[in-house]
Amino acid sequence: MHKFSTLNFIKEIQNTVSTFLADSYDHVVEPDKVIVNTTSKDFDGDYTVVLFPFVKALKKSPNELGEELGKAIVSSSNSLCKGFNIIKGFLNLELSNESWKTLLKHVFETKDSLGKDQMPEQISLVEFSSPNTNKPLHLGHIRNILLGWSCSMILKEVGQKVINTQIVNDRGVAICKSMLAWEKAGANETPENTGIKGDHLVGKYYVAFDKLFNQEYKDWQSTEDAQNLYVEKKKEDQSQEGFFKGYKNQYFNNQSKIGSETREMLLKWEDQDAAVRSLWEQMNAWVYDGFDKTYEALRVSFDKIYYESETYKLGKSIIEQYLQKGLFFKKEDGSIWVDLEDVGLDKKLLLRSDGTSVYITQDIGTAQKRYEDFSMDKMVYVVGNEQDYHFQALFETLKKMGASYADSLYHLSYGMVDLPSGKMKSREGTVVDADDLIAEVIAEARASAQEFGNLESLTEAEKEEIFTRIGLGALKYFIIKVHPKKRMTFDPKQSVDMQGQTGPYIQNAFVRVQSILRKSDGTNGSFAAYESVEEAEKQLLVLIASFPTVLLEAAVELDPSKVANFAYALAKEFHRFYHDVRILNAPDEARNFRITLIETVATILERSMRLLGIDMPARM
RNA sequence: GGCUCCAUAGCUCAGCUGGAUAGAGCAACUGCCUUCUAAGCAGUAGGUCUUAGGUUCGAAUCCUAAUGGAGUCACCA
Repeated sequence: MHKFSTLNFIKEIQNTVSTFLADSYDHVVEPDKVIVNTTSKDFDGDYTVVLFPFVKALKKSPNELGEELGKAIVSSSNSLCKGFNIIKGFLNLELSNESWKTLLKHVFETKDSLGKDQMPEQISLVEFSSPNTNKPLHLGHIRNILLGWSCSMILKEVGQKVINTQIVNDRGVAICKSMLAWEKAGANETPENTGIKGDHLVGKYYVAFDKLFNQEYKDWQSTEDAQNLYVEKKKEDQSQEGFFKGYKNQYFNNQSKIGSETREMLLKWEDQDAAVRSLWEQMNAWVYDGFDKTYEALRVSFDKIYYESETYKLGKSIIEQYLQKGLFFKKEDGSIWVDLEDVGLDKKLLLRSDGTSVYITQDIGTAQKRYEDFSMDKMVYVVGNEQDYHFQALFETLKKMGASYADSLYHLSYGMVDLPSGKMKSREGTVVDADDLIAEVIAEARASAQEFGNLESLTEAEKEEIFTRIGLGALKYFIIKVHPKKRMTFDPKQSVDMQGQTGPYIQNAFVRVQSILRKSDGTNGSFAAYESVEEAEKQLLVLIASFPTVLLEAAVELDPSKVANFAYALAKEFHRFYHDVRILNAPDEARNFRITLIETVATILERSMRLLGIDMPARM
């Protein structure tokens, strides 16, 4: 017979059931196929075994089988399980007072390490943020950054060696647009002489370029050439507006004056033209300075940054190399392609006819470079779901190339962020700027904290730190609680909300514990004689015991929202407990039990939130 | 049009490796601060889990189809 040897009750119950069925009925069920849930609150008990799957196979009544299983579990549990009841095919098990005390002792002693190192120590690269250098970071980047950071933290927690990385798209048409507009209309503006943050200044010229081009395009539309083209090429009933909207790219590439100036600049850049390179370096430096400030404000950091300007050539040479091997093919115009039709995709362009590189070109180079640098076991790309197809094509191309790391690549595809008014559109100025947003949530936290007035005794710097933690806590939690794959609506009003299922609500649970601990004078003795563990205390222990499982699931699925929802559930249970149960002035045994319990709760909450990139304040 | 993803309360989201009467928060309404921080707690109200079939002892969960929405199918990223 199987005997309970750990405090992982679910696992022990599963093992006991599996062993019992094998011994008594010669019926083989894998332990992890035995369904054990926490008992629903409408019934008596703590854990529940679902009997239906066995009832059918063994042709026994649920009550009969439940009776046998219940007895087997009680007798093999080393007094941890004291009784059971059977209702409609569910076997509800009731744990003994002793088991809760043993469990508390165990989770308290291991509270700092509970759930850690459950995965093999492998090297994972997590790529996130990966901005273009032509404009500042916005709300979309924030979701990306928070997801990437949190996945990185979670993987580290379960024992992986993680390297935070990004690929900065620092070259190409986009940055040339900003550069060109700055040359034309910049009046030598710099971050220093304007006081504008570097990335915002460059973004300003990106917008300026767009205006210049739109003006040029609009002027051209009324020329005879344009009108003739419209009449000649329009689809049936197509309005002039609709036609010219669709023609925009073609105009930019083939007719636009400012468009050809942009391409000229790009070619000069590739030819190492000194003036272009120097302007490029200067404007990128402004941008990086701005990005660094945003990352700092968000409290995230990177271990290794790759730049497209440094990897695109490697990509080109790899493609040339595999072209020679006959894996890729060249069209008459000189462009190079890979045929992915055998894996259900299309033909994909790898290199333009003029020899310049596209997105996938440098991606191939970057992947190779990363493998040379880190020999990673796993590579996670945090990139929005509008690029699903691109990553399929990239991964399939690398597989065709026989890259040894091709199977370890994973695209963490997340949904777009919408505003209540709909999609964010840069053209309509509805993009939510990252820096503005961060400042706003902190200001909101400051305003509420001042209303509460609990921080009077602190210095200004201490207060500011707390406002920042609360504001960022609200923002980050709001975004990360949603499953990554789902498209989400970002309501600015709700994001600064601090009541209910929010970051500050969870922080507040932690703060309440700290407040009690400060008043407890550190006195905390034995609770060996505590005889009546309360329902709320059991619930907290059940949740704490489930933390390792939640953590592992979050790591395997790369889903931080699991941790976020767990933290909320634990905080909610704590708030209820705090309200219902006296702690400091309870009888000694109860007081000791409860202080030990809430200290464990606080640690697990703090660890959970840290995995989401959220810091706990000691007061609020 | 092909392919991919999504659809749960008025709103924002959990639950989805099938299990008991589908859960939270926000918004609305009602209570609870001389007692460890009320950024809290308790309660009322709110649902044909988009629809139609199917598999199953059992379906929000799995399968098929339809509907609605999004993305993608660039010598953009």
